[in-house]
Amino acid sequence: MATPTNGYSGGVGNTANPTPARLRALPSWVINQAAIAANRLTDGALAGTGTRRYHFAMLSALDEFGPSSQADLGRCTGIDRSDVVAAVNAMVERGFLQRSPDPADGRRNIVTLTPAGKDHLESLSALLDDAQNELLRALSPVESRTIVELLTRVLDSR
Amino acid sequence: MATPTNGYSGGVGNTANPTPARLRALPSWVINQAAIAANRLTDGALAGTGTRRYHFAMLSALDEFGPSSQADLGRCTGIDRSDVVAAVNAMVERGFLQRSPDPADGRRNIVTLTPAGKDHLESLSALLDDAQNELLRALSPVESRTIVELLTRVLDSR
DNA sequence: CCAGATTGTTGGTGTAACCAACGATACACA
DNA sequence: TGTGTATCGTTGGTTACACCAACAATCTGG
Repeated sequence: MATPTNGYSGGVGNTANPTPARLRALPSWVINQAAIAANRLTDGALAGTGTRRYHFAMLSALDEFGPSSQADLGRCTGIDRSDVVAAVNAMVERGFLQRSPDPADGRRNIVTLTPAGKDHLESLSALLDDAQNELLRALSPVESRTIVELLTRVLDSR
Repeated sequence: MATPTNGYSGGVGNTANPTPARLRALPSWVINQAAIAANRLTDGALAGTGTRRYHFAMLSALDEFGPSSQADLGRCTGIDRSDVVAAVNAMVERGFLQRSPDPADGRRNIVTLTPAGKDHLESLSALLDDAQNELLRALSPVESRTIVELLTRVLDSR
């Protein structure tokens, strides 16, 4: 393939389809691509359950910390208050959560995990565990723990 | 705050606002949260340049591999063909790219990086480098390289 | 020559992440 | 006691990213 006057010599198409070195070396790009893969896998695992990632995060929080206000729920999961509203609505409707006004504070609702919600959480956990194994299949157990630890440090630094 | 009959004892609100252990131990969640932080930082760095992450990825590819078709561009950056169209449009309009039909293949366009585009790429790179340092400020250089290497292995495994 | 693949393009989807604003309520403190 | 500040739930938005389906035009393998 001779190089014509316009200088075109095949570009990216010459070989397979490598990722530009600039991107491969850019932590934010690598992290984001990994997140895309991770979300694809988890969304796939949750598909058919009628539950999304937001829901799982909130179920986890309620299971661990007990009944909480919507604002606290949002803070500990990193979900915006306004998005918590919709998520709680959906899960109340399915009988996984109960929402009641806080008698001690007229501004708050108290959101509680129902037994059905707890059961649902456990079944989701199993599905997600499989997805994690698939996601990290190229890493050893030690490496998997390392990656979580390093990323956790990154998160804690802000 | 006495525990009333409904069993409410403060939930998440009791202490600061910890993240549920279930989420902290879930690689896909940690990776996603890190990506949210990473994207926030990079979007902040790119704010005011009129350029988005998609654009930077394509500029990087063209700089490294030379003139390429839109399809190849999409494949090596992980961007959908249809999204490449819009991104190329925007950057042609700003004079950073040139789009011309491939004389050797009537289906293809050849997208070329202009000198102005190259300059733009370099200035973006500097901005993004700062964002990386900010993102990974809690990690040592070795740890930063480790995290990129491990995540790269994850990406290459699919 | 024909079947099948590929390309650019249009037009669409969903949704995660976010922001502003509101009325209602709580709280600090003068 | 009142008054300003802050917080709560909620509504109603916005944005961009990641997708998908379909199309006509074009190329390629057999």
